[in-house]
Amino acid sequence: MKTKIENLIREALKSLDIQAETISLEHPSDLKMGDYSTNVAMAHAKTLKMNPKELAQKIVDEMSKGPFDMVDKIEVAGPGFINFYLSREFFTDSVKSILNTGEDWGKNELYAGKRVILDYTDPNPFKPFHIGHLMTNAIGESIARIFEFSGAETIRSNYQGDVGPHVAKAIYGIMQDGMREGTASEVAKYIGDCYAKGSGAYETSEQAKEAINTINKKVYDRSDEEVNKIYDWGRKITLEAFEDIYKILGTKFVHYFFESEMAPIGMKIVNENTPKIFEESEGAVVFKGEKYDPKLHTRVFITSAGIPLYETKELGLTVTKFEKARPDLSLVVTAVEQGDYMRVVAKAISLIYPEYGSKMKHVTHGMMRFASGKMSSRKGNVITGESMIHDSIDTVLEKMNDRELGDEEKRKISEIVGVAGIKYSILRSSLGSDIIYDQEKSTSFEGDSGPYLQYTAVRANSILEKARIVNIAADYTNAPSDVTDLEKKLYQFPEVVVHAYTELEPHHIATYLTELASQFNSFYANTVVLDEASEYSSYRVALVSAFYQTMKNGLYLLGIQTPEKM
RNA sequence: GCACCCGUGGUGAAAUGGAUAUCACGACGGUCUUCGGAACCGUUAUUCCAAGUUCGAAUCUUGGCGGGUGCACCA
Repeated sequence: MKTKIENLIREALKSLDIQAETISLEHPSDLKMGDYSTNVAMAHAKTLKMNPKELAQKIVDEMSKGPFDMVDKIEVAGPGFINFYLSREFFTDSVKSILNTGEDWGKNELYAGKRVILDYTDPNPFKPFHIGHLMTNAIGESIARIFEFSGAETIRSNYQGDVGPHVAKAIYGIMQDGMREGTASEVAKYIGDCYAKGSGAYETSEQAKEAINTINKKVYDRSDEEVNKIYDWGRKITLEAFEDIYKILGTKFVHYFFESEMAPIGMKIVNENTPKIFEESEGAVVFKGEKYDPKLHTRVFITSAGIPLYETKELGLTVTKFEKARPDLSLVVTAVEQGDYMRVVAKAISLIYPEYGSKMKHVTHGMMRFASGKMSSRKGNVITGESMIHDSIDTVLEKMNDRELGDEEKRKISEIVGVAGIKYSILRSSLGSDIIYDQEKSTSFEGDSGPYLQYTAVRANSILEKARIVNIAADYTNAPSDVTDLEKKLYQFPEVVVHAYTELEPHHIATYLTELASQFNSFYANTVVLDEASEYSSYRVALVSAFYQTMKNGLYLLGIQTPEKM
């Protein structure tokens, strides 16, 4: 429809002898001002030395000459906008096409035939899954799904630090208190505590520091049986605990990369390109970014002791990803604090591999903070990503107490709803800004929350179920002449997906869904859908069904499941 | 000090250079419980400062102010 109107405008301009490169066509913020609006008259009024309103009227007159369907009226408004009001036929048609495309409703072909590898989450074995990982995961998963909706083949990958000082600190802690049994989650939590303990000892005791450094070396060369035993055990069980979390969150990774594997690959590349790209300085091997771009800086790749740093491993990782997946785009999602250093690494990579340079993209996001005075979890501990998920689920479970559902059903639903609360809180904001997480609000379920969207979908689903029972089938042949605001919102979904895709900003979808839900709830409050006396019941069932499908697809793009009941 | 990100009602957010800046929470007032009230309707209040570009600026440019993050052997 959009291109149709654009062509209409273009032809009118042509016959008026006006040159227009691009035509801006948008949805007015207020539904009363039409469904589409263009500013071409204002944009060209000056060069033509005409009053914008008069020019707009001329364009409208020109367009009114030819026949066009699906448009009820075209009007000049405000300072010279031209507003298009679409016809009932158009909206009925869009409901029809939503029902026909189903799960594919909202998809586009902008990245069809191409492959993208997305790297996100990146937690470290032996350390807790913290809230930053949760945030990166929610964003990465949503972006992956947005790419899927744009036709891309997506490959999800996860990069994890299984060697380095943090591992040695955890092992040191475990050596004090011993290995323990329990579920993966329980043991991972214990190992996290051991890490904190080792980390503290490293700062306060020279003796401990030395012991940890020794363990660090032993982890690399696997020369000590006790260390090996603890390492293998701890690595395995913490990774298992992560898998449990991914399952709850709804992410499935195809590739897992580990720092231990990337280090030698990166080392080789750095050595091969020294002194051409890297150079020695104070005993270390560095890359002087400022030589190529004043906004970059110098970074150490290999320490004076010969140990590869994160930069080198990242280099190995990037090259490995390109060789393994042959992607058209390699996207990495992390918090902003990695921004500057990634730019330096990316520069080094593009000097060595010019063909990769244009195919790398780094998406950064802000930090998660807490509403004041709520820094600890329900049980009074430091909040980890995992405890946040479980707190949220527990809160939902309590709220579902009076529902007439089985215990197992309640448990499943509260998991879906609890996760939705967190994900929505993260994805409603634009990526650049920090987010304030407030558990009360994210599970309060009233307006502007994930559970609110789910609840709205559930209400719609409930009508659809009743419709089946009373035997009113969806049908769009007989629609009431008045077009509801809900319908005016529904057809815009694919455009919202495109917008989110072009900007790589999931919040556009979150914002749209909240507006859509609000329109549906108003419709719900004002209209009896299953009214056997009304000739429009069948159409309204179709409309509810179209809404349900749109909400479901939209929530999917945010990585949120739609429960059938709640 | 330099670089990057950010600054919108009391609070949290939205707004491809467009119309009266939108949504939610809160507060206040209402619907009275029909297909799920975890809902709906109404009232309330906002673009950090200054200059510039433009027919038109929350948005672009410059200069301030405020916050976050990063800048040599952590990841």
